[in-house]
Amino acid sequence: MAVKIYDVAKAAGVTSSTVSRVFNGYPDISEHTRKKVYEVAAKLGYTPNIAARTLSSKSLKTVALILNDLVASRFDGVSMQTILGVYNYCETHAMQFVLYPTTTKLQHEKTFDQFCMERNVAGAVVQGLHIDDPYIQQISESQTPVVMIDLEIPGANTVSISVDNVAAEKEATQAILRHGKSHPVMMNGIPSAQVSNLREKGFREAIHDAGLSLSDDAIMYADFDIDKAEAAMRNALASGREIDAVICASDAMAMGVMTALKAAHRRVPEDCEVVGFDNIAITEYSQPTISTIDQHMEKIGGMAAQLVDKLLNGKVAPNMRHIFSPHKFIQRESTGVYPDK
Amino acid sequence: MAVKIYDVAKAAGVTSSTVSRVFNGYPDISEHTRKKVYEVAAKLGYTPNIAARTLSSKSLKTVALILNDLVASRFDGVSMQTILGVYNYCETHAMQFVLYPTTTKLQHEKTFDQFCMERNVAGAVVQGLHIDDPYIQQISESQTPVVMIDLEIPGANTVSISVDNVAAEKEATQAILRHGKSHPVMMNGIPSAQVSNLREKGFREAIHDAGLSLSDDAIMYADFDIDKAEAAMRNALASGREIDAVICASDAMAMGVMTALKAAHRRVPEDCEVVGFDNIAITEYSQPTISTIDQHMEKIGGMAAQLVDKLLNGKVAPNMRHIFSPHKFIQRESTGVYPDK
DNA sequence: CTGAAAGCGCTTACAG
DNA sequence: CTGAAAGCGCTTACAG
Repeated sequence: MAVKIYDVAKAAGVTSSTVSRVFNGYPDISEHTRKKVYEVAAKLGYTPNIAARTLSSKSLKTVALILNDLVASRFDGVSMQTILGVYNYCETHAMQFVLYPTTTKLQHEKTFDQFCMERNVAGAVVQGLHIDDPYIQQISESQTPVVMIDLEIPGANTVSISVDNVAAEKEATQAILRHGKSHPVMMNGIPSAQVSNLREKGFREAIHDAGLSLSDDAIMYADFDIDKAEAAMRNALASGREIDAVICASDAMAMGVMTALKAAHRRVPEDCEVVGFDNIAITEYSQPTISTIDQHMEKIGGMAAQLVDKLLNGKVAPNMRHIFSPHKFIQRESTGVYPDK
Repeated sequence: MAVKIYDVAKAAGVTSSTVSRVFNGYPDISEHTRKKVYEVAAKLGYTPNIAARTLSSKSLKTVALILNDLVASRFDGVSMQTILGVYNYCETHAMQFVLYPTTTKLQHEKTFDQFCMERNVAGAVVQGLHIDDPYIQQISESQTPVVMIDLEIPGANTVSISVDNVAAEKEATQAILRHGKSHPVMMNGIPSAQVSNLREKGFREAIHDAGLSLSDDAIMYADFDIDKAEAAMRNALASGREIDAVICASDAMAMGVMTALKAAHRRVPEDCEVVGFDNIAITEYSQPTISTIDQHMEKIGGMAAQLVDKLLNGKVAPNMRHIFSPHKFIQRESTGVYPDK
């Protein structure tokens, strides 16, 4: 049924070796046969079989995108963006792409190296790992280069990429302080996500630099979940303590917080400002619109793929452990900024 | 580096043929050697190489999930759910999974059959195609079985799956008519998506059955886009014609419609009811919450994968052209239903 | 510039 | 119940 390299070779009057060479862009091929081969291949509709190529070749690189359950939230399209970023880089750089949606549970059934072996994975980008996932250690010890999104781990073949979470959250906090708010709290994500810790650090730094102090209950944890965030915020408000700003480690949690504020008849931003993180679509359409930090996940995906490409070619300085991708603090109505539509 | 079948065979004192047989679940293997092989394989951390398997085997099936750009909206996690549905079915049924995020443009560079050849795709599930995509004809004429999500096309090896869009939209429309609304309009999606036509049909049927008639401008098209929907709704309201309900072909458009209503100081649901489609996360959290139709995309993904499995095994009746997956009309505040939280 | 040949890591009739 | 051998569709030293 399918047309194979042999068919093309025969029709072009050459060997399969030659056809292979022109398809792999070898330089020493006569212009004449190159043209002929392409012509015949196009007419026959030939496409090289990928399984055969990966089996016989050392140079066909496949990069895997490993998405752990941490990112599979129903709430946003974030992980879809990562997929597109990585895919597009691979597509335009002659690398194979393979997606592996895993879970902490699945990680116990198959080690990272086993996964890489079975699929001939040359390098991987990994997103959504908790800091206590079994994969972490396996990745550090693995030979295969991996680029971690949002999580720094040790390992000679490992580089991580993320926005500067500390700086970003600090920037956001400073903004609300500048607006005259002096009793901010933070709604943080699950502690086993490294970004939670970094964002908390940025929050604390801004508070500290401003000469303010934080009560013990100023940091709440709501696992990046909208309902948990709402519940936590309701409790906080019910306790009667003074709160005039909430820095949230995700937009979903910011939504939950706003619901709780509304229920308590607190006006946003007049009585209490709110900032999220991620810049998911709804932040532009909620009422009020939500200030947040844009991460541009598709770009991060692309950069990550490029990094594994560089890692594969030894083009990453050995002391490079982490790359910061650009972020942007976007102010909207929830921090008192009303852009004219 | 990697451990291969030969290593296991040697360590277990058998041939690679035997190892292959136990790993493929052949029945005629002595209990003793089966155990031994598994034991050795586990100790060595052996996993069969997939490229080698797909190259040499007729029975290793790989199913591709082809996601076209139509579904890559930033607004929701819908396509992520499809991915998980298909992936999980494959994972638990010994089939290989491969994701191909394509675009109408990419479809011109590589035919459907070429894609299937190069990746040894035995069957595919396809989502997000426009009715004028080049893939449509190629799929109809292709030998490889495909399950289309949300789009019926001809073809002997083709089955489609979707919710009953006509019935669903009819049901929603009837509900708002029952609430006493008599000037409904529809905010429809891009006409090149089949679901748009079906949902419109359901809407029209409900109107017709109720003995009402529709003006020419009762159906608007906003390409599933929130901003376009808002703009279209603003225009409609500005025109001064009477509107007391808006049936939308997607939740995103429902959001846009609600924004326009709010800007015109029309209360939802008192002055105008709104219905969306998809049940994306925000519908539960917008204010008011949005009535909508739940599709359960992850389930559809799973059913679709199962269908290609059946297609592959000739277990689908030849006259079966389409499967309806269950949907559920969920009433919320935007149609006057206030569930106690 | 191009061929002949070995090899990638499996699977599967074919024998026994 | 298990081996020996051919084959899946490519790539790539090795010659020439």
